[in-house]
Amino acid sequence: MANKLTRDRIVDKADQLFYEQGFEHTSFAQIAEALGISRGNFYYHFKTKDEILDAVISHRLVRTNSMLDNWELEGDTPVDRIRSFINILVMNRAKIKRYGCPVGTLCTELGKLEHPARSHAKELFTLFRTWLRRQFEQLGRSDDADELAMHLLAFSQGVATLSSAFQDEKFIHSEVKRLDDWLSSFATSTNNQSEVL
Amino acid sequence: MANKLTRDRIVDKADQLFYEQGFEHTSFAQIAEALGISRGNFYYHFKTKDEILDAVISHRLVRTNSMLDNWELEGDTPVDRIRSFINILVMNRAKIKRYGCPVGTLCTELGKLEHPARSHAKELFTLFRTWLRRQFEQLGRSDDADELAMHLLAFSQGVATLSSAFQDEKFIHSEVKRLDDWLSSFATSTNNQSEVL
DNA sequence: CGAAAAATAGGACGGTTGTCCTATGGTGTT
DNA sequence: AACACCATAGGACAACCGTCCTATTTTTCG
Repeated sequence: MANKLTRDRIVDKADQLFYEQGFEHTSFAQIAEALGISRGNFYYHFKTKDEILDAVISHRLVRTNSMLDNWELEGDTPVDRIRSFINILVMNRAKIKRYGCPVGTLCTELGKLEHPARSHAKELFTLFRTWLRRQFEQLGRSDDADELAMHLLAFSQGVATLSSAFQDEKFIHSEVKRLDDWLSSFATSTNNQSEVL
Repeated sequence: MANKLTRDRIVDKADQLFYEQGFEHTSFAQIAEALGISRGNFYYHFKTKDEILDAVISHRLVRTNSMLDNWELEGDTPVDRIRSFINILVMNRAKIKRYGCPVGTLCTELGKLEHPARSHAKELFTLFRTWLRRQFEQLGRSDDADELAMHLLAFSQGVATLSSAFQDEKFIHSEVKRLDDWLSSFATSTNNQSEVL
């Protein structure tokens, strides 16, 4: 079992290339060449391209899950934790500007391909959705927690898409600031201030 | 020149298939077959795939431009006109749920492919952006008209992405309602109410 | 009508794709 | 040392891709 390394390296590189170039536009040969391994070796670890995709998505799910768990341990208040989520946009702004959101663009592509792994990829969104909903619930917004979660998720997607289309990082900053202000209204007032866009 | 028809039919079908399946995943043969013409005939009208893409984008630009012009003639107030824009989401909800936003998904795909037509496709966004900005300026919001335009554009993108990922039309409706409420605040108060998300 | 031009058909090409097969190198166990 | 097994290499495969070429049909127009 000494070769767990190669398999992991394949998943990592595929993850990266699927993000940067898209799933369909990334070929077996390309991943193999980028890793310096042969396609034959590649086939030993993954029989089909869909298998790699599944592995990549599963890997992302695990990684995302642990990230969210950490935020839940670190953040003192729900508002702090939600701010961690928003901060993804700032932290990854360079990549988002070039390739958009990893989750959104993958789901969109798989949707157009009518790919079976589509629903698997959707779970990535569900992970964020559920986590955000829990934070809003802890803010005493049980009634519309899911709506707020989806709203925040949607807005993040839009910011990613547009900053990528316009090749604009500053737009990320200005919209994140807007979000931060919006979030602050949850911290001060315990229950109202919900009419905002 | 009697054959303008075939060329137009090619552009129409390519437009549709690029939207539904993505640019890369749509092949020459597929378009030809869908139209019942031969690939040879196809080649007579378009030498390369990129030529078709350019024609499709140009066609979309013309169509979008005239749509916006009409809205400017029909809508009584800037708020009415902006509402027309938001209504795209509702009108096209079935397709958006399945394939996402035509503009956003195309820009995202071309970006990942580093395709030269990327900036051409971006003009579609610019068209909406400029038009929306003008509406907000007419609302007396010259200072942040562009910011508001981008904000609205981003949010529409997010709604399209998520409704597609979750296969959820109801989400479109609820978020459009939210937007409508937000817009109403511009109609009543002439200048304030800008802190909203 | 007849010639020129436009439009269409259908196949050939080199390249790439995902997939699969077989052979070889390495590593550990008895 | 002998063997089994994991890992890797490298090539073969049919299918499809975008592109290109050459005939044939259809239309246009003097």
